[in-house]
Amino acid sequence: MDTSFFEDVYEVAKLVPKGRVTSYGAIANYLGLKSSARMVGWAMNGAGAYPDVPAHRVVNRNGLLTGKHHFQTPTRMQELLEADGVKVVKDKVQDFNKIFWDPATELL
DNA sequence: ACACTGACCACTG
DNA sequence: CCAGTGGCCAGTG
Repeated sequence: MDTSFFEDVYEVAKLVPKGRVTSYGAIANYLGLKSSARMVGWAMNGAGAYPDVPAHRVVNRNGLLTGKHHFQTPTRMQELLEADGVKVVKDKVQDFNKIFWDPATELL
């Protein structure tokens, strides 16, 4: 599928280092689709078909696991994050400000 | 072809 | 501080 926009999102998601997380808006901003954060999230909806795409490392700008409900199981996302060394409490990433990984900033 | 929806974000009141 | 609204792109009925 020539889903250029989708693949860009997947590539950025794959570039997220272990133990780090990014936000939909950050990816959208990096791709120049600043206001299309919704599309990023929606694009991740198809990420399930891509095992290399760590959708669990992508959360909303609040560090909240908004997309956890789209995983195989609602707890899958948190488990994956904790497996990466990311603390998650109440569906929210702890120290989000510290482990936040912005492609537009880190991935110059 | 039209309208609605979606794992969001930022602004305004 | 909380609530409401607009905007963005793509897919589906």
